[in-house]
Amino acid sequence: MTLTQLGAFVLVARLGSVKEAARALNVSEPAVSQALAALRQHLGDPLIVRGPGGMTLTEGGTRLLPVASQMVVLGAEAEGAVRDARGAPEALRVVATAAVAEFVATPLLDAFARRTARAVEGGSGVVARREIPVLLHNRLADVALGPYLGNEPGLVSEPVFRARLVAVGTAPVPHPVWLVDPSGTDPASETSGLLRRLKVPEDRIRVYPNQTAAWAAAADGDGLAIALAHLVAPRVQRGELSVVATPATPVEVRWHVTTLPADRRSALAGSFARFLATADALHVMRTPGSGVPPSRFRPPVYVTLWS
Amino acid sequence: MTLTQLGAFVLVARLGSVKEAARALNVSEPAVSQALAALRQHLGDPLIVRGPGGMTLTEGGTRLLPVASQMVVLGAEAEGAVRDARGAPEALRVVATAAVAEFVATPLLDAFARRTARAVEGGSGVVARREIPVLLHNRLADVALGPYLGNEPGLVSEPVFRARLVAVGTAPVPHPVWLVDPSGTDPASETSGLLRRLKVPEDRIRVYPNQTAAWAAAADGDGLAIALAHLVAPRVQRGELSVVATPATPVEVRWHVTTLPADRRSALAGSFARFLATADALHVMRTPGSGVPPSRFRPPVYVTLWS
DNA sequence: CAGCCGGATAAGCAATCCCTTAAGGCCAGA
DNA sequence: TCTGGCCTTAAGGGATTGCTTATCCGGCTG
Repeated sequence: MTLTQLGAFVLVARLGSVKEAARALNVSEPAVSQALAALRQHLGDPLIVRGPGGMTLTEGGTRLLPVASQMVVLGAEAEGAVRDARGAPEALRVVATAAVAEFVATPLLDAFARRTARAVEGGSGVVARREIPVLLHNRLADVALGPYLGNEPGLVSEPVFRARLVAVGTAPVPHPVWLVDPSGTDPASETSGLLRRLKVPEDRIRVYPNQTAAWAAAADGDGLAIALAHLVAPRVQRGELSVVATPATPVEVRWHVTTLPADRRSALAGSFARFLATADALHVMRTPGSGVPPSRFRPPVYVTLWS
Repeated sequence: MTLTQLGAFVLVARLGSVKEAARALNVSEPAVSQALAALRQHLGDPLIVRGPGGMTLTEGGTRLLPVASQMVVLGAEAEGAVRDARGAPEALRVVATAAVAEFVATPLLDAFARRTARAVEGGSGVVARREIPVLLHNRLADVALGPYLGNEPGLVSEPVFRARLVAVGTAPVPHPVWLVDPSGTDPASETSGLLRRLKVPEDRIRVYPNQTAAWAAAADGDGLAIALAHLVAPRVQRGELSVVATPATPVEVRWHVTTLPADRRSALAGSFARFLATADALHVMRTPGSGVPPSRFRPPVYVTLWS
């Protein structure tokens, strides 16, 4: 399986014709046909067959196309990435679990970029707990913010923040519906651990796209939301929500910063990890997230790829 | 540049040693060393050099590693994807612009999956306007929800919903700070078009991770937020926010569904596009987003890759 | 300084890639 | 049934890949 072969396949699929693909690639028609034949044999699937109005993808071809397409794009990107390395700002890729990403990741990166005079290309990502080690090891990310991961081989975790998880709602009820953010779908998250301890059945859980939305629903009386106490505090003070005691809350959670060991991580990653121990960083994490200027904003990137 | 070469590079980088990489790959040491040499020459960068405590990446190597790593993973995935094509549920990959993704994408997919008895593997993604055509063409996505794209060659757009964009806040002020969701950073979005029409300077814009958070900040009196009228209506009724008239609002926006032309899109994509025209779908889009059961929830995936 | 460890290089070789030209096969429309 | 369009197969050749063994080299250690 070769990048050339994949490129030929992608082009045939997109143009619907071997002939056009050959012309686009500036090669002879059999060249494309053969590349295709090689792929077909290697994968044991016709991938794309003659059909009315051009070549049409088989089921296998349909599955292959996005993957192949991506590989071709990345191949081109690889060439560029290395050439652009000179003079480009250092990049720092941060992944975080949902709550961290929602509230503090962007302000933290903003504060860090402001502090280190150098230009820092920062990005933040949202991932499930179990994806973090593989992302760090594959260097798809430089720094992870979230649970303790120091027991993973080849990773080091430092605590950076303590917070309290509470349940909030308008009134206590016997068997409430629980309104949670996406981390409720990550079995390794604090949120779902909490729901397990409370023995909440699946049909009494509603997942919202973010904690803020879940709080809003809770304020409407739809059920109980799980919230980080210091972040939800303003709404509690205004009386929109009140903290509801449960057998499992309040519970303390600790956020950690995880990287590869100091001798294997980038200088920038180390510097960011140290920054997180400063009073500045602590202040950012304590203060409920506020907006950042457009030029600073990087959308959190769910790194999970299409499967 | 070969997948084998990239694989060797990734392994050397991860293991910090040519020798160990060779052992892991079950080949001789020069085999790895040569693969590396070929890559180095092809890309014109040492990529990885001897350093204290193992091989250390150059700046170029640092850039290459995540890309290469990804390619290797996708290479393995490609083999699997084709073989698994038999019997796997059909996949439907939806991308949407920020507002659609935040409020209606997940419930829509939920409703669609419920309606088509078949199992549908759905995912939703958030992307900038200009990324949508390339994602559809490369079949990295099957369906796009967002602005009209029918003037793009090879794409067809159908209108599916009309909504009104309004400004909300606690009180009108002469030069307010604008609190917007991430689409404020997408120059092709309705939101930033609106800010341009109002001639809002960059330093009076604050970007929040989602519309809900921006509304919350607006309710705190931090400024004006941009909102979809029908979604923010409950808060306006409760008096938390009020609609503020501006020279550019209210303004009507139209959501469209965009796919490849009917003869080039998957059957499932066509079926989803038709579903969006039904009363069920309309109802979902009219109703402010509510949570979904955990088993149905798919986090919105920002498709933007680390660059 | 000698020896060793780990990476780079050299030389050789089979397999593969990737292109060409030429010819064969399938299908639709005249 | 013939013909033209389009994909595929066949055959051949140059370049590259990817592996081997053997050798070289640079830095660290005793």
